[in-house]
Amino acid sequence: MKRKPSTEATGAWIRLMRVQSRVLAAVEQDLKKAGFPPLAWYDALLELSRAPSGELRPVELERQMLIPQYSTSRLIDRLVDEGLAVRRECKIDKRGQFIEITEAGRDLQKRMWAAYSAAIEKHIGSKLSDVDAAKLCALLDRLGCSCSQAQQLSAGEGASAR
Amino acid sequence: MKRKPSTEATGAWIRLMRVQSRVLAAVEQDLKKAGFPPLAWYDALLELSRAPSGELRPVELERQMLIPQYSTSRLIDRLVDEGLAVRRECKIDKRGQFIEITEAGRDLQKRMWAAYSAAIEKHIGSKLSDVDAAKLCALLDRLGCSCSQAQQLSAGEGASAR
DNA sequence: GACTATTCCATGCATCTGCATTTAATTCCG
DNA sequence: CGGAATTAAATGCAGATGCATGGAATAGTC
Repeated sequence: MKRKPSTEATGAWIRLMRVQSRVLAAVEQDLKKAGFPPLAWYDALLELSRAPSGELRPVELERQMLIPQYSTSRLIDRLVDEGLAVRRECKIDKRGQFIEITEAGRDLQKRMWAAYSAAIEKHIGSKLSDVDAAKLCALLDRLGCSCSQAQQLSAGEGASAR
Repeated sequence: MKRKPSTEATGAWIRLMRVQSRVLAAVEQDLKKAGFPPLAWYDALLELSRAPSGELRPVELERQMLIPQYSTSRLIDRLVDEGLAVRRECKIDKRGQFIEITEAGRDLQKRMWAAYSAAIEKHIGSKLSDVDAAKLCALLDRLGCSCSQAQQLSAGEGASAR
């Protein structure tokens, strides 16, 4: 129960931390330089745009994005402030609400995807063959336990987690 | 130059973000529950303890840990406040200083490694064979470009990046 | 030597985050 | 029904972070 990790396991840990940090920073940097907001905004807009009628309960969003409740609440504040989403009251449960993406929100999501996908290609795609990327996915899935849920790609997307 | 990433590359991106986030949170959580400070403290203490005479320039620390300058500065503040390190003036360059780890610092580093290594084993080692962990390392190295520098393990360690 | 550029580190300020708590509405259950 | 427990969302506050700037010392240039 208290076995020490092997050199390989420790190495994997270090690299997982370092590489993620580097790649994330690089991608965020690219987005920022293109004048876009943080990735978290993209993720939220994507989830909203994928939802049946372009709206979700904050709780749903929270579950999709794996971020704490208060974080979701404040992210929504910002999206609403920028006119990317609107709050709608929820008639069936007056505690709650619906968050609906606006046209401006959909538009931003699409424009961000152009820069975002280019960044992914630049920092991941160009460095790994598809076969190796798939191997990497498989190995990571063994650690993640459950990030493999859905997350299929249809028109243009990508998600993060933070 | 503007090619879209493959499904595999996008999948790898998503998993890299999600899995890292989960695993990091889990490990930090374990450390926290054991009553220890954040991982960044460990990393700094480790770097200091490894240094020839237990002291480093803030700039060195910054380079080792891959964190911004102001962040290093404040991390040092905290270590000093807690008596884990002391600032020493640098006679050869009066702009600078040396940060020296104290006995309390060395002690904390060692105690943290016990919990830290157990967490690595729990969240990585136990989920991946050594062979697979090595494969994961190799794939991640292709993305990271340069985290493979040194980082050998001698007595007990591990590093992160944030 | 005088002047400029660069390096090292700290810090003010605005924003962001985590944590705990609050308010309000809903559900559970005897 | 009526009160306890649960759930949805917001928020006050302390601490952390990013960014830009400041001051001090050194290095480079002519």
